[in-house]
Amino acid sequence: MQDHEFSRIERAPAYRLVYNAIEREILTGRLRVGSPLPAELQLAEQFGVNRSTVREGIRLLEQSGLVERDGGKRPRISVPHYLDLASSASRALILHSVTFRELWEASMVVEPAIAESAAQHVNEAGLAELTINLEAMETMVVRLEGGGDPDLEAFVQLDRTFHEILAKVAGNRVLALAHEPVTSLFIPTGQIILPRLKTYRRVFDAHHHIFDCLKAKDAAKARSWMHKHMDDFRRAYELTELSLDAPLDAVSLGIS
Amino acid sequence: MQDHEFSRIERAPAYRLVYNAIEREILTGRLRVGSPLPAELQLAEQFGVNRSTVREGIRLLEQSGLVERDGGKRPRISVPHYLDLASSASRALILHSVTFRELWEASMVVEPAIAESAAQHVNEAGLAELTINLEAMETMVVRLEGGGDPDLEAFVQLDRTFHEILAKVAGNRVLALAHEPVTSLFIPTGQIILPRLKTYRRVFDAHHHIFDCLKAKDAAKARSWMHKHMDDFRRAYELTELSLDAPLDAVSLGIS
DNA sequence: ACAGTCCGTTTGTCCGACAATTTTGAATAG
DNA sequence: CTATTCAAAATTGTCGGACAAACGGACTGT
Repeated sequence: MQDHEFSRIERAPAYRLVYNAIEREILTGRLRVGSPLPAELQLAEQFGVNRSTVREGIRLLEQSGLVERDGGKRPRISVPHYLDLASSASRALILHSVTFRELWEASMVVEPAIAESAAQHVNEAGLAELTINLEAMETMVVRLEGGGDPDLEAFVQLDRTFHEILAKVAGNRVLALAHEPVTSLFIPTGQIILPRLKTYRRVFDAHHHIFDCLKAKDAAKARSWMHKHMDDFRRAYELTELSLDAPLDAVSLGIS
Repeated sequence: MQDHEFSRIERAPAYRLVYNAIEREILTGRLRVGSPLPAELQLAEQFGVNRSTVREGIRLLEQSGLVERDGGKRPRISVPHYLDLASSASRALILHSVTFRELWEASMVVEPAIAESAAQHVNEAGLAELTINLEAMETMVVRLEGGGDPDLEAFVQLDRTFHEILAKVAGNRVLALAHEPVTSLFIPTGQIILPRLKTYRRVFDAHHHIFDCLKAKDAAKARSWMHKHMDDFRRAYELTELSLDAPLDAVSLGIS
């Protein structure tokens, strides 16, 4: 019989208050990025808490990327890198049993947009990076077609790198963020597909077509080739008779 | 003249080793999600370090979402929520001076896809949620057109909620992840646009059209209305004479 | 200008302690 | 036997102090 709803009482531990306070100082610019954090004892004195408590607060800052420690030196204030956070999010997606279908749908949306933007913004340096990547992959494909032993992990790594270079070239950090789960989760499904269907050259060809579009600055064509390339993943996955809606297994992706 | 490359020497502090060890136990399933973390003293004994050191390691786990504390109770092992990590990433984007153009380009890609998927998967409960949201917004628009005092924050919040409901209804967690910066950064630019151009009803109308498409399960139309809706943001932003390529300012977005 | 040395500061780690709260387990009532 | 109650044990959050190792900076001698 309660006739009044009390707002939930929150008794945050002191170390979290320390975290909040310092986070605020950083976000509002009173503590400048790049400068060293004040000494622990000084902070303890200012906050009126013990040094151990301050240290626990600093650990929170450290894990959230707002503070970087470099050896035994004074920790420095830094800006968290969004791609690090994105890869944590990808790991979380795996733990939440994300499905192949979800990843595929997202890749069909994000990657073509990245290819399009990359075609518009690509420069010599980007093309050079892509060339190196393509040559490495071609070497590997030729070796495999000669009956070589497949090094799946290395192949998938080259595949990922190709798409990462594209995302970098596209020059859109929000799209790069959206694209992170695609490289770290979707493309590694190749580890399941490739050995069963031997589609190595098909992947290489797709990359090469996209590369040509970039060189020709043909954004529309780049988009459409990438679209086809992503859809190939689904078709191949279906041929393996795995369910699109079954949760992906971290182990079989070689993600630990 | 160095003929041998030494691998970089890494001297991680003990608390980080503790973090790594426990993280591993969780990811490999030896520590089950939902169960309480072993007592600090027990961990300290097992790892052969002091309890303070263990505690610092636990703070790292806490911030990365692998451990959840609930009051003074035993911290429990949990799965990090990807949306929390995404909102950290959004904050990082702001600190990295992300531009309106980047957010807009991403929104033009992600939001129409979400609308399309939402139209395919929407159910009664989702429509009900959207109805409540729309009614609240209509009330506010009518009040504003009657000369009422604009509560920008509340309006933007309703706008965000509409898009968040859509993302939830779409049922794709990877797209939801990609869409997070759109709600937490892009839509709040309305705080800049709305008071200058008074486009309240225009926003409401767009939402209503999208809602109708969902009710009719017309995915293609939902996509196209959302596309138009997002592009409206750019057109409005350009009319304010702000540069699309200038970094967004956290303060003016009401993000602290 | 440069290398080496000394010294105060700071971080990383350990030890011990205690209040507040939670968990456990045993005693008790129904 | 089950449910409740209650005291004891365990656990977390915080404090205080201590010390080795590494760092930073000033000083010195060349």
